[in-house]
Amino acid sequence: MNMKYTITTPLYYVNDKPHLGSSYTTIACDAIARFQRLSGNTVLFLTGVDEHGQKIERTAVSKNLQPQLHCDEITEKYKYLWDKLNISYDRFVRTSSEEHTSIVHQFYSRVLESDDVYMGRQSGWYCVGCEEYKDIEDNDKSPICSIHKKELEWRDEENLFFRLSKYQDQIEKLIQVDGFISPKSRKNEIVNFVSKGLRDFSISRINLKWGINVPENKDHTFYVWFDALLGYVSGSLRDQSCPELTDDSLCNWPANIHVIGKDILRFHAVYWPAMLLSAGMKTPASVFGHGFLTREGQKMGKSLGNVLDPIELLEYGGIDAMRWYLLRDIEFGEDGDFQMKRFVDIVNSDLSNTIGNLLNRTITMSKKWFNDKIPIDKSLLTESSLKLHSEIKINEYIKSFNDSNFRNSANAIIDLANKANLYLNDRAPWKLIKDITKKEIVALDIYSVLETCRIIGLLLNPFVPDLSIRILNQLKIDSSSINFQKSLHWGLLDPDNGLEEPRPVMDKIEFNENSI
RNA sequence: GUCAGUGUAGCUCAGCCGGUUAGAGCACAGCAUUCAUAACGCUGAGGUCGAGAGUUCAAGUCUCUCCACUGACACCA
Repeated sequence: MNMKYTITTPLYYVNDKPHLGSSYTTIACDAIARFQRLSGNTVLFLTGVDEHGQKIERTAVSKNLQPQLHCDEITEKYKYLWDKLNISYDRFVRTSSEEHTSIVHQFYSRVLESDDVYMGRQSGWYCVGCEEYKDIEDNDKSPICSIHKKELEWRDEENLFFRLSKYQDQIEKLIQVDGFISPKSRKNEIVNFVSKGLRDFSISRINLKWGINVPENKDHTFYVWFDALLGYVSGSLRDQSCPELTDDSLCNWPANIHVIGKDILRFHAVYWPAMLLSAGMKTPASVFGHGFLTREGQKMGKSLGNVLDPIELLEYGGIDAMRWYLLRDIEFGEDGDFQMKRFVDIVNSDLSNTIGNLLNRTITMSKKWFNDKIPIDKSLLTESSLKLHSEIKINEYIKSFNDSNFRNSANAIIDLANKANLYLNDRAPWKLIKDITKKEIVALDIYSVLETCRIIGLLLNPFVPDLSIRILNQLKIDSSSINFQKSLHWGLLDPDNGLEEPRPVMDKIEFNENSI
């Protein structure tokens, strides 16, 4: 069952500090990576930054910095945030690194060998913000980029082109493969796009210093996309100090899933596989384009001044709250709306009231009546109705997680916790315990609920690793080597193991209209 | 403009091939109450299922029109 599993975030563009959207993507990837590790797979979780391009060059100039220094600065902010969010990435790729440059050159030479590069001419209106040419109506003399609201620049330059058109048939076949593009709603868009016929695209720019030079074409540097996508390759090097692109120099190749924002789906689902085919490399197994976040119904943007800074959110609600809310309440794949009131409500209800309180009340009872040993007859364990419920919910959880359906997966945990709360209310051990002859029954009930708590603690791990550990710690369970196949069985909690003093594992967040 | 998707209680969403009084969770109100983090539990209030028309014995569920939002329509990290 031990399989390799590779997951990537996009390589974030270091034009500006990380925002909530990139945090969201990265948290989602982290949850998947953790889930896969717990499932016993060897995971390579890759993230990083894309550092080249004219936009960055200009941003650096405006800050009076060398591009490299600007990139260093922003990169640190990413690393700092991922650290704060407890992101368990294995590799952090920087496209300004030497090994990446080397990989790009080697990859390029493979593409050249396949005869997939030619010199062409490209002219048109160019948006530096987008780093791309725009289709503009002929009579427009001073067109403006609809995205950036800035004037476009007229360019007429020689570019190297990649023969994307050559891969029309192969790409059509690939994107038809069930599960290659997720969610399904986005697959049609890509299929549609490809069916209209693929055009070659440019892979180099001239007059751009801040980029990787194209061998034997001194004036050219690689277009950011060609450069950035290859970050997935350089991040997969078995030995990063030895950037050789050979058949076995990569580990865990290709990616099982590239998780990206819906805006860059095409690059990953079409251009990227074609590039790999050209270089004679394996294509990724799937690409997942998730949706975007709005805030209180409005698009987040500098002009509106409503950008939600992930650091501020983190300081306000804490890491568990932030991770839980984003994964639990926003349909992965669809656009979602961040609402502060709901953020507070969901987190308090799920994590503090339902789960936290369940653990707290049960441990209190256990310690009060049984001290550190719960006297149960293990042969009676199988009769607990909670055993059945937990098995059902574990299955739901795993199935949903495999479909990247975090919401349903999280709901399965909450359902189980609700069942346990109901079980307690139903059995009312605080009444039974008054009758000394019922003590064994009470012991079994308490044990069953504690065991359910253990399972909840485990299931929570990919979502909210910190909280998960706090729960397991109270149950005195070693959380360092959890394995779902081994740990998710009923009855593994040692009744003689003892319990820590009950202490709320999740404090409530106070809602405050103007908190952030 | 063309194509696609979405529009169900205050919020987030379920509602399969059309069929009795439209569901869940959260939020809200009342009751009850300590084993527990004013938590858990019980009860309740809340919707002309975007609008209009049509097909049908019967439509949230099918058809058409319209409205709103979202996305794609080639180089938007």
